[in-house]
Amino acid sequence: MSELSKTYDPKSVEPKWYQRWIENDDFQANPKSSKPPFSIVMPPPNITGVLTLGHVLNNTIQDILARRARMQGKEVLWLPGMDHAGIGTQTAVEKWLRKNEGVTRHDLGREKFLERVLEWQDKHGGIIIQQLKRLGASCDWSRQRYTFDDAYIHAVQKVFVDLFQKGLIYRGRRMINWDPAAQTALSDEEVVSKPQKGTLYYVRYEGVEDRRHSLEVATTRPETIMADTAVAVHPGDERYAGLIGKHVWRPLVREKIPIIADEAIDPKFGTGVLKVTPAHDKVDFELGQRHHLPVIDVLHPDGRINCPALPDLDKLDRFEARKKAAELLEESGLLVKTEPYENNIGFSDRSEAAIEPRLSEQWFLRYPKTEQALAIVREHLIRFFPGHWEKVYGRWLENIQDWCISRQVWWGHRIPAWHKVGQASRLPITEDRKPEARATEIYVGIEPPPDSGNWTQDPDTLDTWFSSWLWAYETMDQETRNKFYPTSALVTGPDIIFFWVARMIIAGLEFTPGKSDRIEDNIPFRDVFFTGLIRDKQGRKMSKSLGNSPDPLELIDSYGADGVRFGLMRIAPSGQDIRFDEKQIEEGRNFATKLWNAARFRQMHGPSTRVPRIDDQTLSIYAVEMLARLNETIDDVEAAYGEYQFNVVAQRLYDFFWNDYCDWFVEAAKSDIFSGDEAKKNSTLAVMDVALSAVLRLLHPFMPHLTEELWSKFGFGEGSIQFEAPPRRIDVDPGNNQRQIVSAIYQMIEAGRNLRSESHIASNQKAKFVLRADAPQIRKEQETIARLLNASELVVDAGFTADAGTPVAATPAGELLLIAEVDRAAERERLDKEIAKLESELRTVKAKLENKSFVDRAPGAVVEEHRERQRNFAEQLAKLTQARERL
RNA sequence: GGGCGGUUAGCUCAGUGGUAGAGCGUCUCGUUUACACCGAGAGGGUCGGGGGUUCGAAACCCUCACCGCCCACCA
Repeated sequence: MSELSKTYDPKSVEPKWYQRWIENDDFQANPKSSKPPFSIVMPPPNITGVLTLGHVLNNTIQDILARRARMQGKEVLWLPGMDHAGIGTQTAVEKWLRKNEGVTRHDLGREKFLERVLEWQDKHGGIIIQQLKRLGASCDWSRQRYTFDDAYIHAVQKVFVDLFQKGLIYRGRRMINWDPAAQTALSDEEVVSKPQKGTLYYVRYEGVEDRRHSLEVATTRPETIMADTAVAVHPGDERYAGLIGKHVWRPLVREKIPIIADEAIDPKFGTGVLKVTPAHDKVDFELGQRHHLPVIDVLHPDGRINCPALPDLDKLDRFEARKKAAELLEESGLLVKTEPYENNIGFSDRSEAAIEPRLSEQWFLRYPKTEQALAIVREHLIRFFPGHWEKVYGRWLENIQDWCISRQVWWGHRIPAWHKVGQASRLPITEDRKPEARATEIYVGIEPPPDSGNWTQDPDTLDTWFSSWLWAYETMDQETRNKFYPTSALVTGPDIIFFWVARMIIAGLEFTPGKSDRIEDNIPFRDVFFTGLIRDKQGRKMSKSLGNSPDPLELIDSYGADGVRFGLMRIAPSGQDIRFDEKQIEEGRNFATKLWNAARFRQMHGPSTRVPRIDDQTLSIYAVEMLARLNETIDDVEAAYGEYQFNVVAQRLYDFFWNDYCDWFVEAAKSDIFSGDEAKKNSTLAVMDVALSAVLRLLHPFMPHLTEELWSKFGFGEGSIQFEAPPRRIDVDPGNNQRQIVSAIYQMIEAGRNLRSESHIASNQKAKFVLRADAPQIRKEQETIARLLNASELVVDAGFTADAGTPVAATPAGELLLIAEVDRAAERERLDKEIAKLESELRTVKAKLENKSFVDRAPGAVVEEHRERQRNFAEQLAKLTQARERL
């Protein structure tokens, strides 16, 4: 074994091992292997993405699962890749072009622009993959996939054609969510609603048939008045009963519009009169359909007003037009009043622009297999961790709407549909909306229609998620699928439960990529673990604009990848948001150093054994105790993995190693190591080897580089730690009696240290301690206890008489006295405090035992525990009181 | 409007029926031959409020408050 340097240096250790693992192809998955499979597909980060703490969290968890599975002897596939991210990438490249070259995509034209995107992608894209390697991610990089690989594009288009032929995809003119900034349609899931402070305008619409019967309408959108084609009231609203069927004059662009009645109107809102604007509101559109109202569109796709009849408003941005419209109404005396109003407005998830409901011809998917998708999660064929996400998933599927899958962006999978040139591809508004009505003019197929007529391809692209939903299997060839599909687990954020998780489940059920038709062979994954969201210390979301998002690479530079991984995992409660604090990462680094130094200590005292064994006969009681706690740790860790509680695993290992192993066992073991007794020393060193070997293996999934480094230095096992089996329980049985003795000794040591501190004896000053008890078990351990107390000597003497004023503490092993010059007044005060505390505890226990119900009803063991506690307290109290009296 | 989380020490969080915990921060002591990225000790909490169940509640039930998410076409 080569010598360990004084401090652990992640910068020299981590890259070295990562490179070696790659060179050895340690992460490569072999579909021909006879080992049981374990597989994960990485949620593909956007090609434009850079590593964030969210990625670190997510991928560390996947790496932990992958590495643990390798140790368990499984054939592991962790499949990495990237997402072309249609709107996101297009926006990023457009921004870049505008900034660097001052051109827009329209200046370049579609073809040129796409060339530029590809250029940009090769130059700036995929940084995140290199960054993931710094983290130690054990992905099979030879299988890296991209949603824009040729084969993948083909698969996406094939799925489109297939679903079209099944009648599940159709084209239709409907109200969709329009993003005026990105100028594309969006799915419902891509719209987030946020409360907005605005104004409610009360506008008068004058009566046509009778001037006196004018109506007041409350609206938040006066700029769309020109598109009103009716006003509506509730049929039961007595205020307006006589007016239904009559007409009012529409303001701004004056025209006669009918007063209609519809159940959808809430008489309690505003004045109970709704202006009906079928082109610019979803509810109004449906109302318009029911009442056969015309549709007038007064908005350009970019959100500017399109109304040449009203030059004051025409071409104005919709928000400016709103103010202007209010002014115009005011001038004409039709604005009755305004009041501040807050309502929910939909915003684009991507561009953050306010969404316009817009009537537009788009492609839609009627989701298949929704019932089945619901059932397999409800019946736990797919398990969610934490389980409460099942409800969120269920509610979405129960209220599922058709999916608008076409996008008017250029960067994306081109829709495999063809239009006959010369025929209008956009139909007039009044045309029947049923899809089959236009089946004749459109051809759907990956290749253009064979008749070589004037066909042009549909200009639209597909929603990015329409490609991601195939990720779980389109990334694998048939042989790989046979071995690794369905995947074992999916690790992702709950924010994409609808976007991705649910749709992948549906895709698996619909396209049955598995090796048989059985449902359990076709679901995309068995377990889904939802991570929390990382927030800053104040609980705010991490965001670029707030500047509160630390750069993970800087963290890795400062604390090492293993330190970052461990620190983050220790504070990541399952399923809850995580408050990030760099201090926690520092603790991870500190833990790595602690492990390093404990290993150094072991290494200083001689070579380790390849396969360490312990000798039952020579074990110290401290060793047995430590091994017993190691066994408990192994069990707890096993259980926590079963529930995906990574923070519990990390915390358990941290506690065991730092407290049980380092603070207690190693300190106690120094007696044996420095005793000069070779047999004792070797026995203790063997115990250390057993424990360290186990700890390294337990920690390896969390801290792969450091554990590999130490494993190789110690020479445990044949080769890499990566393929070593996790430790099993060690065969020791301390028995209750021995554990009690160790516990008594440890408590006695704590009491002694406390005495020393309270009596102001410096920690480096040797002091004499006396245990006033007849305790042969303790007498045997005198030397070790003295070491842990930093005592000049420890005397065990039941008949010891001390001077009045000698500091004394009651311990389970007996009275412990500190022999030193002391301040009697201070000692009196200390004893009074301790006595008061004991008395109060005794009172509590006594009261409980005097409660007949407790004694009768509580479990026997609990009652017995209380009795023993009472005896102990009483005994200790008597001794302390005696000592106090002597003072 | 509906649903789901959360509220425990100054901070970040464990703790699902039996003496309230950890780390960090604070204060005191310490460089005692693994580790100052360390060791030892101390202080610090009416477990968000109020009811209830129970011999016993931080935990189970009800209710309220506050914080955070998600869903929903009230203009």
